[in-house]
Amino acid sequence: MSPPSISHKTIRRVRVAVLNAALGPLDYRVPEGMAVEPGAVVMAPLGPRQIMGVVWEPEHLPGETVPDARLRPLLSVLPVAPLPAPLRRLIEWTADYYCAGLAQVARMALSSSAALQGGRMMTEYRLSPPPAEGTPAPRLTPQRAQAMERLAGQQATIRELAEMAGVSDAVLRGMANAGLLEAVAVDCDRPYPAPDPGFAVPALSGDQQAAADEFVGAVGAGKFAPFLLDGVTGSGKTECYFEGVAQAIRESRQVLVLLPEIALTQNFLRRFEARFGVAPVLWHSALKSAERRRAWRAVSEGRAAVVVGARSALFLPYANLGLIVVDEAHETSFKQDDGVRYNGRDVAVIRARFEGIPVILASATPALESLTLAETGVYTRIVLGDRFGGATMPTITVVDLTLDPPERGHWLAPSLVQALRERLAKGEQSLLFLNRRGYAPLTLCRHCGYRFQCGSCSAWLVEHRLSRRLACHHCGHEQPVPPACPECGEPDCLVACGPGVERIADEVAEVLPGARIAVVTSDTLNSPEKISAFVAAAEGGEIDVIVGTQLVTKGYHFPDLTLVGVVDADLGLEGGDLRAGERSYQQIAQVSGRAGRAAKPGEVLIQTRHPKAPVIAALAKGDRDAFYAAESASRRSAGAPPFGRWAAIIVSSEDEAEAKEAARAIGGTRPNLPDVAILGPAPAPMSMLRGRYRYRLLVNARRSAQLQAVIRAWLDPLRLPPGVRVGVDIDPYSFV
DNA sequence: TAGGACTCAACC
DNA sequence: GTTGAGTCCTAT
Repeated sequence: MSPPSISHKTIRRVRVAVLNAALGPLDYRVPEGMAVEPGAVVMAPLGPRQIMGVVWEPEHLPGETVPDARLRPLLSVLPVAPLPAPLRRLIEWTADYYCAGLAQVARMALSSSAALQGGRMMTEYRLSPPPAEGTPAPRLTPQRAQAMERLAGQQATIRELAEMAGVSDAVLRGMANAGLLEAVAVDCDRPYPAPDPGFAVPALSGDQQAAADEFVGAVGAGKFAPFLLDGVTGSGKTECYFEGVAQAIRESRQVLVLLPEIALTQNFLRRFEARFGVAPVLWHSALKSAERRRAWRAVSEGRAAVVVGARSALFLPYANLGLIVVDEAHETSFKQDDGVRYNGRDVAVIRARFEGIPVILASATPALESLTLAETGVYTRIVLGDRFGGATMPTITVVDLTLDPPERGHWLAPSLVQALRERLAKGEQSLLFLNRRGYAPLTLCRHCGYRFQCGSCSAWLVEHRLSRRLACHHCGHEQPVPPACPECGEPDCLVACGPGVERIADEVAEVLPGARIAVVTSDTLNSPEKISAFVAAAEGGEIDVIVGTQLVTKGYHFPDLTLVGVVDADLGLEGGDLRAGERSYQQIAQVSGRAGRAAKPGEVLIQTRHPKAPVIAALAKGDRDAFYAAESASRRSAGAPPFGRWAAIIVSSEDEAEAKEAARAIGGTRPNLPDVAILGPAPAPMSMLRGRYRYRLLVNARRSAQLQAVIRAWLDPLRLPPGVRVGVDIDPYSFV
């Protein structure tokens, strides 16, 4: 590269993207003998402090040039592989597209601080071999005896062993000192078992085989190729893309499978293990730091063959990525709603483009954006028609609540109750879907009308009877249910208004005495163990009726489940969100897919007050194309995605007047452009959230507009009080 | 006049 | 984001 004999006075300088949101790129001198290249993770001096940063190509990161004399030398290069070029391009693209700081995005790629410190050993323990004859045996307390019994054949850290043995850390430390446990040095980065692409190759149907062949070919070609894998629930999408995964493994390239929620992974992991013989490497926000470290380093060194993760796995530093799969690609949880507000589905496609690899978006109910890209030929659309194994689609019936109303204080129509009774009598399972956690969404005082509201958010407190608490679903605030009204002091005067899943479960218990009922929400299924226990109980026929939120709309399939009841199909249409229709359609279609997946035909009852609404009508007729055509037409006329673009600007402050004034000031400097319309400012629908008052401006742009450039040119020059925060949400999903 | 509360600009 | 410098003010 550079000539070998450069004058000793030449200063090597590098541009560093420092991991500090408020700082632009900074230039440093490279000390004699230090090897750096773009992507290297470095420590640099900053005033009296040290800061972490990533060496970047100056041509990709323009900034003022500082004279040589002001440059300070880098302190060190961290012992990890440099962030690969495609990841650097992805970080730039994400920061640019979502109007976020490069530092904020780069931080997501360096999401394990432990991993950056290099390789390490840790200490695990296991039972010592029995002592030789004649050695005095150590004292054996009941706890120690219990540990000896339960830890046979186990090796883990003290903390994990304590968990397994059901004793405290102290007991085990005592055992280690007494020689009953022996220490074993273990490499933190010990390799993961390798998945075997030939472990259990499935027999595929004709459609499936054609799709699988396409994916295998695309992985082999090693070029950017986006696919929309469009197939009804039960058509075997997973089996198809697993063949693409197998091909990547054969070619020693890494695979990323994105799933919308970690709660779903249990079922997925079982299927993965059945196909490839071992579990994949997991990545999600709940990983402990040691697991996170091991996964990060394995990804970075190319040793993690298949990573299954939440959206944050998109920013890991894959050494050699060969395929990305986004399963349930329509899910709105791929959109991050705090920090960098990116959409995992869209970023996945961009990453595939930078990596030059195929990406598969799989869904039974694709987002209109994805479908439109497939129709215009940008994505290759692959349709899987029939349900696998000859199972038929469920019959769908609309229950008009205005004609067939539930009893007073109840929410299940007589026809739905009748259907539930029939299943119970036949020993089949039913599923009731209501996307509302807790017992009741609103609690008020019968005596004075007082309503329980969150002190930090403009939201009602939701009563949870299982935990006997009132909870805010926006900020996490919780309080016990008081015995008397806090306003008028009247005892026993609180009444619950409206239904949540817990209340529906009560109603089922009332109309089906003796039925075994499971409530399935993020409150009740909040750990892998509880999910496994629930799945085992449901598969074992120990549950008659499942009452659940959107958690049950996908992922699981129970062969004896033949009835699905949608308690309130109108719920999702409230709130005026621009994607409300699509989301309702997706949720109801997905939950309907739970009915009758095996030999037994399924039935779906949809309760609604608006049977003629386009969403409901399309569901009733099973006419997906009609729904998408109507949705497409209405989005086109509204200038909504994918035909136009939206952005939300949220201005917030702990001080109401300050927030209002800042929003007014921002509105006052709005750009006046022919292809951009700006609405507001107005109080945000959630006008207070976590103690901050919020105002919102909405930007609606034609596709021709340079949306991000317009927003940056508008907001960057503004000087606002320090307590005011301005958040930009490009392509927003949540409109609160 | 020492020390505290506060603002402000630089940090490479 | 943090830090140190600078400013103003008060308590002694």
